[in-house]
Amino acid sequence: MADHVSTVMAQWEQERPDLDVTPQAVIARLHRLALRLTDELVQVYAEHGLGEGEFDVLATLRRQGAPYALTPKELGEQTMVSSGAVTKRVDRCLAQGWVSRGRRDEDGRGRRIALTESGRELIDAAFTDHIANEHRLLAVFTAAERRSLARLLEKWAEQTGA
Amino acid sequence: MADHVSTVMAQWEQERPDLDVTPQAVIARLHRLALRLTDELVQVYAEHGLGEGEFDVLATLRRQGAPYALTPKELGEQTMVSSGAVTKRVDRCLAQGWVSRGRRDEDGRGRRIALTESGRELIDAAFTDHIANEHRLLAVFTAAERRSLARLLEKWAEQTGA
DNA sequence: AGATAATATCTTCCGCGTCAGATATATTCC
DNA sequence: GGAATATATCTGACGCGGAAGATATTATCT
Repeated sequence: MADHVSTVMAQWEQERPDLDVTPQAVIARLHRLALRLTDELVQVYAEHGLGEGEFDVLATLRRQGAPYALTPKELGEQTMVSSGAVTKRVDRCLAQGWVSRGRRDEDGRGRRIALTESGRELIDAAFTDHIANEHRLLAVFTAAERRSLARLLEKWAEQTGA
Repeated sequence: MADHVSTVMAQWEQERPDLDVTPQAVIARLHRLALRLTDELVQVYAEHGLGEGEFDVLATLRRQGAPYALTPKELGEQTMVSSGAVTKRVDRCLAQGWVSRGRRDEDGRGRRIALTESGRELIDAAFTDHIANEHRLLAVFTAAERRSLARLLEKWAEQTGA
């Protein structure tokens, strides 16, 4: 009962006894947790000279498999950011030589964003550390708890339409 | 196995069989879910003419109980944003007449941000809708699932030091 | 083929947050 | 009491993303 969310809930219960604020036990905690986890993840990206956006771009390209290429549109869909954000993220990666931006020959409107060799090396190293970091962050849980948590989140996401 | 995260995990398994990417089942899902939930919550704030930052400020002041006042420092600690962000959020609320910014007489450095009457009315209405919205978002779950999820998140936050 | 609509990407402007430093006031130590 | 330090808040520059519109290319219809 010592954590921040519990305190907040107790305050609301006092101030707005007409409301049932129990959802906060899930929703507020999930949000605070997501923030903290992001901080932890970002630190590892930074160790490789990467921001969140760049990591996202490189990792998305990398996991497609050879030849590690996507169009900006696909990139935006997979990473859930706007087309403007894709352009800028790719610009930054481009400036570092991590990706190339080519024209798609079948369709002159389309581009083809592809990992360069140095980009591939970078993301392979960064992703290895990233996964180790995630294991560390989940170390509090037993395997059963992890499965249970994954299942609950999946169910929720499914219904919300994620 | 149709959701985005499952697909991503399968890609990684193919591309980096040396890594155990199962943590993503929890961490990536949690992040995507947090994003979606935020979208849903923000919509309700917007119906009341509030952005996330303003809602956060007003709600934090409101739940303190009468006289609904805090210093900027306390506000920043409770809402987990920088002092610069607090200043700007309060500025915006001030411009709408939702809060007042007074000098703390015991300490000339300190300020006292307090809800105005109109601010209190606004946040009471908005918060009522907000909680209804959270109930709606959690409607997928049984009471037992909610408890289970809350417990897991709490345990995690606790360990991470939230 | 030419006009119109659709699609893909980029550009511009804006909002909001962080960070580092500036300012104002308080406290401490001689 | 005065200098040095600590604390609270604000300011300004910057980074990053979103939204709307501009541009370039392709598809469709007649």
